Amino acid sequence: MGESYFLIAVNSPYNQSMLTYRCPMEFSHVLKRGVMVKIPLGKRMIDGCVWEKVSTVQDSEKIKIKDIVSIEEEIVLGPKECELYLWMSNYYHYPLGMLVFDILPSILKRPRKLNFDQGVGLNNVLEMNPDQREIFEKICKHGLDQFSKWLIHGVTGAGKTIVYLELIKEVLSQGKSVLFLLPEINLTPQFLKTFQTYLDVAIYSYNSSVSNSDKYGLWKLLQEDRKPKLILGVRSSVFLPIKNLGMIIVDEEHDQSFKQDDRCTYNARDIAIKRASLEKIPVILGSATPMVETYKSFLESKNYFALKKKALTSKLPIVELIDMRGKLKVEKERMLWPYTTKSLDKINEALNRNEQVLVFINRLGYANYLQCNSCGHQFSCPNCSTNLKYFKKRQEISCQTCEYKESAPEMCPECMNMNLMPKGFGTEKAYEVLKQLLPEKAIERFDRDEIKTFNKLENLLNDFHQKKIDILVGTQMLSKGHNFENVNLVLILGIDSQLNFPDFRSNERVYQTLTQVSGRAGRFGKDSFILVHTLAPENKIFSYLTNHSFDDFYQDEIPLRAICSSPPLKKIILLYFNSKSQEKTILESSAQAQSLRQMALRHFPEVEILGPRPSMIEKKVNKFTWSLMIRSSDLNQMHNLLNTFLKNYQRPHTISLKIDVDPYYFD
DNA sequence: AGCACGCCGACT
DNA sequence: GTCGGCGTGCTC
Repeated sequence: MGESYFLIAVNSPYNQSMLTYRCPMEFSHVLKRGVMVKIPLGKRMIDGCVWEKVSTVQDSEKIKIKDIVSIEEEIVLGPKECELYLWMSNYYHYPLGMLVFDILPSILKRPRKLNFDQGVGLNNVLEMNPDQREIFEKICKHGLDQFSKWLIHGVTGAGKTIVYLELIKEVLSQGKSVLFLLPEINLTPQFLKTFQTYLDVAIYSYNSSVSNSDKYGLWKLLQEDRKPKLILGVRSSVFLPIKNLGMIIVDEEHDQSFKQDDRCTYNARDIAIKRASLEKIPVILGSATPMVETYKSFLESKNYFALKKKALTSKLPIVELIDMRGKLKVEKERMLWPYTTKSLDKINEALNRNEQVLVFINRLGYANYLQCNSCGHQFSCPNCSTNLKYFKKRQEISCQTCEYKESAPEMCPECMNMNLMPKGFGTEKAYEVLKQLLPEKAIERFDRDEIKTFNKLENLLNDFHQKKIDILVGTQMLSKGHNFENVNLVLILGIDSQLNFPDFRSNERVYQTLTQVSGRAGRFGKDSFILVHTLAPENKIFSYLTNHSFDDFYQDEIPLRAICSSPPLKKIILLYFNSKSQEKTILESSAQAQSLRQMALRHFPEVEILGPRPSMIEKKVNKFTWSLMIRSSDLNQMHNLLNTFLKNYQRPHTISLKIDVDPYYFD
């Protein structure tokens, strides 16, 4: 019997994370793909995942090959998981070993007893309306034991949740488990409550507030326990090794939180679809504002449902634009800015009706930056190419990209002038002005600056539900998925700055934000109003909102995407080069752009290489980033080009390279 | 990604 | 003198 060798996916980027090790006799019968091992690398011991037996090893290589030291029996990857990880590694051009160990929880010696929530919904039933029933029946009829993908496109309040609930019940009744993905931990309490009320199974949550011990505990439990259960989790839970998985539901499919933007740049929605196809089960996507890519592909596949009618007899909100042109000076003099006479009147009317109000402004802080009124000096970060943001309460100016902060200056360091102007506004300013105008009202801020713990979030939401708070002033955090019963007025401020964002998705993002924020109002039958402050009321984006027409938006957007060769008509991969030296970054990215262009010209004619160009924030924490864009309608050519390139590319040690496949932002 | 080695400037 | 910053090279 000869010696046997295995290719191991290791937790190190060295050699694309694939290294060969010798298998000692005593392990030879247990080693197969997915088995976790400990191996020596250099002077330390690292984790590895057995990948495949290698048939021949050249004698010259044999001398440096080391032995596998031990087998970690607690966690084993199954064949489907391995297949998923291999696909991901290829698609996202990320080393397989690094990927596997990024995803796995750290293996602990003694995990504590695992917590879960028990559903108590034996006798609670929600009736589906005919539209909801039609969706439910169509999906079931198609067969729950084969791969299928569906998009439920439903305005907020149309009752997607009821369809989800019935589908979950159906899958559970067949003895299988359901994975329910949501974009943010913030939405967990709300869904948990609903699921507990209407289901009678164990519900396991998986998010950043779950301890490492519990994550590991859940991983182990799922490997062994086949009882039907519901997993309610964020992005990373798409990898949980649920043994008897029967369905995956991705709610708020369009949400950018599903996209990981460091390490392996996967999108959990796409992984969910891939996983469902491997497991041969249905995957359901839901959104009020589907991503253009998703919408297009589902319209074509016909597995698309529009849930138009609002449930609970609630009506669509009335959208009103407030033209801010020429108002800035006037309202500032009246001490109303960033509000207007009109918006303030509307707020007062709503409060007088004993209703609550939301003010949405997608920026933190008091002012975007400070500027000297006499010499024009701006306060910028010494480590980044950014301006420092002004926080009045903390009396600080601080960088939003790095840790840098200093106490708020009283005079200009250039010309010693005492007149420093705060420019632009965020939640802190919007809150302060409102507090001054309505001193007797209970007003709270709702943003990541103010709400730092999960507890605080729950408390604030509870207070709001119990009407202890009249007005919430907040960011995105406010816009995502919450159901507020007593809100019939939403004021949207400062949306203009997002209209001019320089990438192909800016229209889509603004449309999604406006629609999502609007969805917070009028969910329970009364007339509701959305007020939008803007300097560009003629912009078409607002007409989609006032007409409540996603289709108009889509029909106008698709030709624009075609003109600028953007998704969904073409696919994009971004390469980010990053180093301490600006010169080296530019030279390296230019050189590699050249090399990629030549390769494309010779062998991959359908692929375009654009750039290099500096990042939006070129300098971050004293490091410079430039990027290249790879663009094509031919997915194979694009990946083959990148594979060929990466195989030959000798990256200098001082330069790091990040690859973003299907980017959400052009950073 | 670690980790070690080795070169340089700064400080007891 | 020697401590420690960081650039460079190596790992099946």
